[in-house]
Amino acid sequence: MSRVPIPDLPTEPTQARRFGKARTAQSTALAEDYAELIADLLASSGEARPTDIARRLGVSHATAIKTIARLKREGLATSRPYRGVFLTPEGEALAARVKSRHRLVVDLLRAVGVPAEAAEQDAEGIEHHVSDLTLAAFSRYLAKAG
Amino acid sequence: MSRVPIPDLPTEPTQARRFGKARTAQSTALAEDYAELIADLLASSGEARPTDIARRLGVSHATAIKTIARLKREGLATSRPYRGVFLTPEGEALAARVKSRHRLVVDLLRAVGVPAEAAEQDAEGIEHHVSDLTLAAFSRYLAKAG
DNA sequence: CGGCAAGTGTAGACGTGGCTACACTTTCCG
DNA sequence: CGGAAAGTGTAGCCACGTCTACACTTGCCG
Ligand SMILES: [Mn+2]
Ligand SMILES: [Mn+2]
Ligand SMILES: [Mn+2]
Ligand SMILES: [Mn+2]
Repeated sequence: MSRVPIPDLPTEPTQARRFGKARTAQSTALAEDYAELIADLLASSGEARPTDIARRLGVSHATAIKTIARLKREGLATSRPYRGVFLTPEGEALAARVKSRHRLVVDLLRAVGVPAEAAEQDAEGIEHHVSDLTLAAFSRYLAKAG
Repeated sequence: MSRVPIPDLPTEPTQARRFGKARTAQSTALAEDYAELIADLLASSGEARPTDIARRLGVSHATAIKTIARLKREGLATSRPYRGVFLTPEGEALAARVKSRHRLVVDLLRAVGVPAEAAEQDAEGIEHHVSDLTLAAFSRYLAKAG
């Protein structure tokens, strides 16, 4: 059963916990992107319609509608047939958090020398895996070095 | 159809491309983690068995076996019944790339002040979204500031 | 004000990545 | 050397996130 302790690897439970948390982060990523995008659309144009959301995400409108249904199920959004999508207070809170985190991640990447478009691109994925501790460190770093 | 240009948002095609790339990165993340882990297990103990892989990832052995089957389908791994898992040359190349990228991401996070365990934790997810351009910037930053 | 284009919604398919349950093979030790 | 424990494999379930196809509603404009 391989009971020899393996030197350079983390312990099994530690590694399992890390992978597990990464999986969780992944599963919330989509809701976070939708919330952020819906908030942006509402702020800049006053409405967030499924087709606009779909076009901006690069998916079919059917996919967008199904995901919006999940957001509603989870208490993050509301919508009535043919009437556009809105955020609940919880949805707005999520969007605000996600938006500020997104900005911080882009700023940190830029600060360590990542080119603008690469920073924007990579931040779209990275943001969902940045913990509060890491976010705080980014903040401190930017305050000091900025 | 909302043909008013929206000021603060990226253009629709730009944003769609970014989200699309993030989705692609996400879909390769699992294969990357498996390849890296299999290489580590082979290096440190000479064998990589489905149950060990499953325990370290924190999933059931059935899940691990199914994913290993996908790796085999994609030409990254080989295995014969009851005999453990090995990497193809392509699999080893992927593992090497992933491992060095993982290390760089952890080092960068540490360098900007992220606590050790948070860096290890967050890197597990972040690594899959770091482009070559960003990686190169991390490298330069560490060479300079390290 | 009527009709058509655009938008919306629903149904059904598919691949992935989880799980449990159960059957089979290997290994190891008494 | 035989049997129990550990490991392996398979089947079948589920939720998610994607798609295409088709039907229905809205809203605008001629
Ligand atoms: Mn994102
Ligand atoms: Mn974002
Ligand atoms: Mn990882
Ligand atoms: Mn890794």
